[in-house]
This record gives sequence, C-alpha cells and structure tokens, in this order.
Amino acid sequence: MKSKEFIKGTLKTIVLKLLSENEKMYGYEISRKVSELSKDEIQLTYGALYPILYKLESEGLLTTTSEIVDNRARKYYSLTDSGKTFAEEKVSQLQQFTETLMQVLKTGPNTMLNFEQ
Amino acid sequence: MKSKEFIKGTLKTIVLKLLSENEKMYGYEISRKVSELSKDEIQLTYGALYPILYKLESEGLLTTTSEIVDNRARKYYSLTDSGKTFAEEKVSQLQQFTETLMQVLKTGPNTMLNFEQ
DNA sequence: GTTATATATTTAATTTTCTTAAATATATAA
DNA sequence: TTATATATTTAAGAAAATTAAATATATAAC
Repeated sequence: MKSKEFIKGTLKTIVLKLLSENEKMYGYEISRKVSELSKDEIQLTYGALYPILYKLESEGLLTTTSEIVDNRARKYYSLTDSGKTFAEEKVSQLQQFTETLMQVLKTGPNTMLNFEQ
Repeated sequence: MKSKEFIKGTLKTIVLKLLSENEKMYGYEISRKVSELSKDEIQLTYGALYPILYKLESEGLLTTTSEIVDNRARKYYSLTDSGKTFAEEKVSQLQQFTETLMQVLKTGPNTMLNFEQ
C-alpha cells in the first residue's frame, strides 16, 4: 500500500501544474499523466480530480470545452489568464514548501549523538 | 498568508520524526520545534497536534509521562519500540514522496514549446 | 495592581479534502 | 460475449485539519 496520505493538499497544485503546461487537457488525461510522471506513486482518483476541476472552474481559474472524440464525450479544461497566474503562484509555493519539508526531515537522526560508546 | 494546505497529511510524520530524534518531548515543545526548523513556514497548531498525539498513543506508538515543571503540568511523549520502527518507515516514505513530487513539479514549463514564432 | 505576553493542555464544532464506490456509456481486443 | 480500456459524473462517508474557546500559571512591563 503506497503512502497516499501525503498527497492531501497537493493534488490541486499538481492539476494546476499540468494545465499550465498544456493548452487543454481532459480529466482522464490528467489522471493518466500524473500516474505516468510519478511512476504510479501519486494517484489522482476521479473522486478527487473532478471536484477539484469543478471548483477551479467555479472560481474562474479554468474554462471548459466539450468535444466528441471517437463518439465519446470529452471535456477539455484550460486555464484562464488568472488561472495561469494562480498556477504559477501555487507551484512556486509548493516547491518552496517541499524544500522546507526536506530540511525538516533531514535533521538528525539524533544529530550530535553518534559519538557515544 | 502562507500556504498551509500543503501540510495536510504530513503533520503526523513530522511529529514522528521529531520524536525519533528526542527521548521525550511535550506538545508545546514539538509545536515550537516545527516552527523553528521550518522558519515558521510549517505551523503545527494544537488543534492538529494533540489529536495526532492521542491517536499515536492509542495505537501504542507512544507513551506518556506527566511531570510538574515550574508548577505547570507538562506531558511528555516518547516513542515505543514499535513507534520507532513506524517512525522510520513513515519518514522514509515521506522523503520518497517528496522527491517524486519534486520531479512532477519540475517538468516543463511548456517543455519543447518555446520554439514557436 | 493590572495588563500583556509567554508557556502549556484540552476539547469541540465546523469545514475541507479525499476515499470509496457506484452509475453510465462507448471502443476494442481476446 | 467477455474483458479491458477509455471517459465522466455524483454521492456517502471518513479522515484530517482549522478555528476557536476554555483553563491555568509565570513573568515582564506599565
């Protein structure tokens, strides 16, 4: 069982990151891309993904266009201008946070205590 | 406003990490230490911290001892043997996750698309 | 003296976020 | 005709964290 708990809070920013790299993407594609990039370590389930997309849309950060591809409905999501700005901010903040977290996790183990015996 | 959302899911592991470096710590101390190590970027509020500690205790991963210091009650938390093993696992998993996340965030921006025009 | 700040723990209501699961539907390979 | 892959949506429930308040002592400032 992969450690899913750590993803919490980062999913939205990952979605924003992918959308900032592509003119338009659809839900399934986003989910696959995350699996691919993370070598299946990070999974973006639909139950998590679609609510995120709806919320970003309701906030005016992305727009949707529907297309029929191979007879199947496909809904594309694209960042708006404010969405692009927001995405840059979030990604930058997450990178910063990640570095800080690594610092916190790096200290020790038992710094300065390895001289005993 | 600092990006607090990213912390979700990582708090427990941060607590475990600190406890694995110290024989015993009390709640307030843990909270302060996280602020210090992260230069105030990560905040462990009591509403988050104490429920985490209670849960770890109920799972047998840590034990508590109460002391009176300067007339004030102070409750120390220490990892049990299984707690130490668990802490190592969690920290290692979080480090792995963090590296994966950085890889995902690193790709792009707009790889291969900067030749247009 | 009393006010503010720092130390210290606990608990509860609420919100956010995610998991799990199910429903719906088409295309294609076995 | 069965399984697998593609594709979206929604809802119930759980988990985790936020916010806020209650309680209590010590000490520094005014």
